[in-house]
This record gives sequence, structure tokens and C-alpha cells, in this order.
Amino acid sequence: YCLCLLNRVDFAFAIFGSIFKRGRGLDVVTFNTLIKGLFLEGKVAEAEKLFMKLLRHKICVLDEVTYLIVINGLCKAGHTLKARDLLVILEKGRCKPNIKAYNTVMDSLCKDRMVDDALQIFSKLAEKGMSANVVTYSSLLHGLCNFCRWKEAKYLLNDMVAHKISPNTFTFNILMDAYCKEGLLKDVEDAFMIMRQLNVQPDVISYNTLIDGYCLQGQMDKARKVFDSIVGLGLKPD
RNA sequence: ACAGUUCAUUA
Repeated sequence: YCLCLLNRVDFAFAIFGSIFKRGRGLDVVTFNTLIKGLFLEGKVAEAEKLFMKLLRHKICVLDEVTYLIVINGLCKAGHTLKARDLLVILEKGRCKPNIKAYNTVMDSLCKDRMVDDALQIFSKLAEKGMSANVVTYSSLLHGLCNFCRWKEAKYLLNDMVAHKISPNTFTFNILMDAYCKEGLLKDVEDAFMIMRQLNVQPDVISYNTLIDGYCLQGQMDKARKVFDSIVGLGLKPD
């Protein structure tokens, strides 16, 4: 894994070769790590090839982590639709993709301006026996806010509460950022207050977002106050 | 045996 992060997938494969020669087993985690490494180096076609080979020849029992790595790799490489197709194929297999794989595709669809397609997948989660989690809601909220679909965003927030999914720091950061960009400082402050009431810890990104919001409105004094408060809270400005 | 691989937020 370290070698892959260092962009040395080639070296990782060399080691893998020698392990193989000595007759040692290679398990699913090894393969997952290697596939991830290929994606990190931008070797998308190779990653896909390895994955398909493992899948077709049953060289190793792949798991939901494998699926997630491949789906995520494809999405991040700009092949969102291919990832969505793969998801549909994998659904038919014995081992099903988990909610994280669906989240990845929905998030990527939103970022590719296909929010409706993401919502479409979202609406079918239940019938596939899956439950949306906080990442699902946060990603979709982000997508809706990015395209100023406020009504639907509000509706989704209510749905989230109805399903007893608690918003976390990411969720609030997304909402506050959306309000900031709209210049709705009052709403930003309200969101921040609710965040504190629910005991959701703001992080550096929360404060950066607040500062950005005040700066955008030319309220440098307030921005400064937030900045000063960060240090006192034991967070380090970045 | 245990461990090791996996999703979303600001600039």
C-alpha cells in the first residue's frame, strides 16, 4: 500500500511476483491494494483489466471493497457512466456492491451535473434493500445546492431527519458553504448555531467556510473574529 | 488468529 501511494505500483507488482513464486497466498486485500495503486497512478485501463481478469477467472473472491475501489477509481478518472453501468452489472452477482459504491456513483453524477440521475438511484435504494447513510444525504445535498435547487434540498433534509440520519460536520459544512455563496449570512449563522446545539464539532473547514462567507460580503471584521477564535479552540488555521 | 485495502465538505 505504501508503494502504491508513492506511485510505485510497478515495484509493488514486482514484489507481488516474487511472493507468488514462493507459493505464498495473495488474498483479496492484496489485490484491492494493487488495483487502487493502479488507479492512483492513472493507469485506469490496467486497473480495469486486472479487475475483470480476477472477476472472470475467479482467481480470487472479490468483495465489496474491491467493487468500491474500482467504482471510485472509474468515477475519479471521469468515467462516471461506466461506473454506473458496472454497478448495475455487479448488482446481479453473488456479492453485491454496498452503499458506499452507490454513494460514490451518486456523488460523481452530481459533480458531472447529472443530479437527476443521482436522485434516480437514490429513489431506488430501498427496493434494493439498502439504506442511505449520512454520506448519501450529504453528497446529494451538495449536488442540489450547487445547482440552486433549494426546495429539493430542503425536502431532502427533512427526509434525512425523518430517517433519523444525524447530520455530521460534512453535512453542516456543505450547507454553510451553500449559504455563504448565496450571501445568506443569517442562514449561515443559524446553521452554525444548530451545529453547536447538536454537538457536531466544527472543524477547520467549517471555520474556513465561515471566513470565506464573511469575506465575500466584505465583512472583514467578522471574518477576523472567526479567525481569531480558531486558535483559541485548539484548531490550527491552514 | 489478529492486522493490512474502501465513499462525501471549504479555500
